[in-house]
Amino acid sequence: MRIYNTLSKEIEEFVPYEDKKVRMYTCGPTVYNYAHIGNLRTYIFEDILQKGLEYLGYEVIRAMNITDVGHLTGDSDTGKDKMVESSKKEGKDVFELARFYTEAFFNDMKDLNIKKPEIVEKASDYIPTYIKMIEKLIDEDYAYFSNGNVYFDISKANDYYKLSGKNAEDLLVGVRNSVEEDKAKRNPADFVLWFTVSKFSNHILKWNSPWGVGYPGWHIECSGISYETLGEHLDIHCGGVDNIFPHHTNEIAQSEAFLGHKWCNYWCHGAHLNDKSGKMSKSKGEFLTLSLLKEKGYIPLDYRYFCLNSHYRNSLEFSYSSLDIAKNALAKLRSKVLSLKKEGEVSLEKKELYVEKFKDSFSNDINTSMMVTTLYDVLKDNSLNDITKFEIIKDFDKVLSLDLCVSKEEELSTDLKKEIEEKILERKKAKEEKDFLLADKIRDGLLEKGVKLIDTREGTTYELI
RNA sequence: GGGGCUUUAGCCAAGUGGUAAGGCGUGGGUCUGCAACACCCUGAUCACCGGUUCAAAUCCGGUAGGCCCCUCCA
Repeated sequence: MRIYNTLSKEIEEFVPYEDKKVRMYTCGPTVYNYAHIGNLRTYIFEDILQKGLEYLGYEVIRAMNITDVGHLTGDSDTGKDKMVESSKKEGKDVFELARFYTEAFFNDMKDLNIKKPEIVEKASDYIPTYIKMIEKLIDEDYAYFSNGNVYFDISKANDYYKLSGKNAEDLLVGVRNSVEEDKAKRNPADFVLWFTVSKFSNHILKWNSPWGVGYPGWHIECSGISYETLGEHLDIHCGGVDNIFPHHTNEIAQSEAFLGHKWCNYWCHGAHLNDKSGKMSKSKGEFLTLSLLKEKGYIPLDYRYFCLNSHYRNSLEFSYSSLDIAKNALAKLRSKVLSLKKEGEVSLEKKELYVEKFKDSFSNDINTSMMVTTLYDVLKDNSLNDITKFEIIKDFDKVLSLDLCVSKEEELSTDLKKEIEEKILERKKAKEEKDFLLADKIRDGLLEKGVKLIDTREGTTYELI
């Protein structure tokens, strides 16, 4: 397995700390609104990564945080806590709001066939952990208390800029001028571990701490949750590219300072989904959610397929016409797979050949596009019988998770099945009597109910749409 | 100002030095009462200019376009 590591900027051979066991941490959502489909692209990538590793024989434990506290908002650094702001607007209790959007998030995950991480933890449940970590960081002089807040001193960190490839001078020149300078900091780039004083008055979510009543800084939650749930050594940490700096940079600094040794070996970042004008965001343009796509007649897996056709490290431009292509292709693919006849013997030898190719594609920095192509190769291979093809594809679908082998027809009630079959017989008779008007009427009638008839040489079958 | 990514057929997109995967669409054909489905056939000198090499979409340099990050962001 080879994968691109942001830390080294190279594709590296993946070797976990513990043979065949992978500890993976993926930054989760801030639950103050629905996730947009750009957010979801990253989770799809992480899902493929997890399942692919499992397909290769690794045992993967994946942890994810739910950020229900502490994020700051506003383009000009003058906003309020997003959760609080959003709850005021919607007149809900903060935690109720978090619960609501957390549920919405996991519904999206489920719709997209994304496996729920083994460990899911709320940021607000780990306050004692953050406090414990911060105390140690202060004790060891990595952090300092100043003017009411606790800051991390980046000059004490070992190679602070190694993940982001930046350097202090460049950052200083170009920082956004809208960011207010915090006089309490030793270095301009120091970041806050614990707030008791901030620009944000009326902050509802506060906890007691040795430094006074306040709330944790933005970055400590992932370090804390990862440490408590996965231990001192992490194999893979994922997120969107925008997290490289400062979020992941700061996580590395504080975690390694706290642990006293190297923490995570592989940092993997998913590129963004863009629209025509560039980056997609919650605050700009059409707010594209999965439910919106559903309303427009797409199924969530259309979007998953759309994502799988590109590479996770390349930005992908979203458009409805591209999604239409994906939708069409997936429907065709599924109906091809479902029409395979499940009779005879599976040729294990030939299966192994394609499984190897599939694994190679995954192992080559998660080349999902090639994985899908391998699937088409299987379908086209005339030397394979149907059952072998079906079994191979079923196997691939453990990773791709496109429900390729799930027949909607099988879920139909027997009554409905009988009804459809009767209609088909009726239509057959009509056709034989050259009563095409009646035949078409039956066909259209069924179509309105979502049943599409398919005439083949062997007779008429149907498909649910 | 600094850092990084990207440019392959109508569209999406793979390609990890040896003469361009795949998907969708288009056009033509087979099948069909018609239609849909299915099946067969159908397309590119890889932004541009130089260089390295027996050989470059692939490596190096430059030009042009697009995008992202630089303390809200997946």
